[in-house]
Amino acid sequence: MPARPPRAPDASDPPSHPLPLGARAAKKVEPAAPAAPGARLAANQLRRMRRIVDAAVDLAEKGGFEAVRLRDVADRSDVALGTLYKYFRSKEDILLFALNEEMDVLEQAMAARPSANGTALERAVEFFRRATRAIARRPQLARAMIRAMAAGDADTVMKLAFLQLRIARLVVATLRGEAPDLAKPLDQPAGSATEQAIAQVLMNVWFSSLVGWAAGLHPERVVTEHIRTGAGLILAPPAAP
Amino acid sequence: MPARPPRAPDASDPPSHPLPLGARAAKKVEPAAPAAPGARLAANQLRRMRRIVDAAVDLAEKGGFEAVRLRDVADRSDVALGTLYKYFRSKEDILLFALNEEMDVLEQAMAARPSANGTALERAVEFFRRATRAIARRPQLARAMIRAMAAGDADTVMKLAFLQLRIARLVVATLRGEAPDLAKPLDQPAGSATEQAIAQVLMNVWFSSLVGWAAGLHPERVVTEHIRTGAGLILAPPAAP
DNA sequence: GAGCGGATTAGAACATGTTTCAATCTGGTG
DNA sequence: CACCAGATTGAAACATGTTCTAATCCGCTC
Repeated sequence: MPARPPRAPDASDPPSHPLPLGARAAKKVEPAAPAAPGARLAANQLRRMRRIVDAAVDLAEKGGFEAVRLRDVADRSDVALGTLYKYFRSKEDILLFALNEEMDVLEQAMAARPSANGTALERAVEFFRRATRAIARRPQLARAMIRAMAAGDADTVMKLAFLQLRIARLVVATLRGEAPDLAKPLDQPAGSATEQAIAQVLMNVWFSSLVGWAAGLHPERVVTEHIRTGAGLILAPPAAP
Repeated sequence: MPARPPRAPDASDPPSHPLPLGARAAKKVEPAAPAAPGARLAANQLRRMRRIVDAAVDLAEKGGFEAVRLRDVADRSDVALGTLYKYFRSKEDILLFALNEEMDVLEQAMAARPSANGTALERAVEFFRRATRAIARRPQLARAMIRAMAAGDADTVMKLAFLQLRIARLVVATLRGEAPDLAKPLDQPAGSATEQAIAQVLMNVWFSSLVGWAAGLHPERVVTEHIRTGAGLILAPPAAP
């Protein structure tokens, strides 16, 4: 990644994206009040941003990380390269933004239809199986997103930390067979210490295995197997009859 | 990573590095027979390669992945850029080669002084604690290597698979309190299915947590804690008195 | 409608990974 | 020693992420 010597931060730097863009499929943004004063970005700016993200995702779906050439993204979204960099700090930033949007979808799905059947073990395995399925449906996109996680700059880090907390919340809820409380602040995690530890380990196993899958080391099925193995070791005491 | 459209493989492509280079600190390569016929590379070629790797590691120690500018590496190792690419396929390739050398060191240490004290749980935690310590001693280098793992091309993949198998061998040996059998081929892993599963899970937890550490999400101590948590959940049945 | 300030654009410029090429060097052979 | 094949060099060229700049546009206020 060619990078000049780091630059002093500037008031006009791209934001850290606290802003949701509305579902990707949504063709129209609700008109609402035309340019509310508190709104951080005007409606046409939101539309621009959405075009950028959509173009990047399209390209990533086809050819993975490398296929997302920012000049192409800019062309496809009818935006100048400079503008693109006004919205996003880097290529990775765009892909992580899209990943966050996927997370929104998953959270909504879990809140709407929490898994409540079977044992905690079964629920956990099923949760990760579904999540893996959703990811593996667009392998190139997933690879691109996973690769974007490896950037390692300070900005990426905070986004990953958030993602991790969001997933942990879902896993803990799944272990308990409850719906996740999406309103509760992330820095005040739910669940007992043990539940959090279990969630942590399962997430770690999942992430590692996903990385292996993304690299081509093993097929999707193995990811689920790893989770089953890990969850079995943790949640099914060997002395159980 | 700027990459032209993929090129057809060529007989003069860089090797997949089955060759060990001798310890990094070794200032001299044993003269031995001057240019043995079977040797894949002449002695001065080995020296060139070593200079390249050393230069890359030096730079990575100071400034991480981005500080390894290949023009600098070429300059410092008194080698033309083109020659560098004759030995290594990419920047990542150099760093992964260095990582493999680190693995050699770890393997030798474990073979020479296997941990045999305490319970399997204690041994496993201690193993990962030491490995984490060794890695965290040079944070920038570690970050660079971890980032190099994310490249995702087919070549990287096989190297990562090998690394994984080598670490798994050490973990299984540690669980058993034995010395690892470095002679045994990697595709014929030691240990029972359960032992392999445990090793797998612990490695996954370790890797994930290392990535988090490398990204700056948490300090070294937390890596060890994650391992302790995971190993505790797996190896210390909750019903134990 | 005129003017202003910020957003946008087109395009150049820069940094760095990667490739290519002609010239030169090197080590071994006759 | 003369010579050849392959390795190496030095330098240029290319691709793509990222930054910069001058000109233009847009939406708002007066």
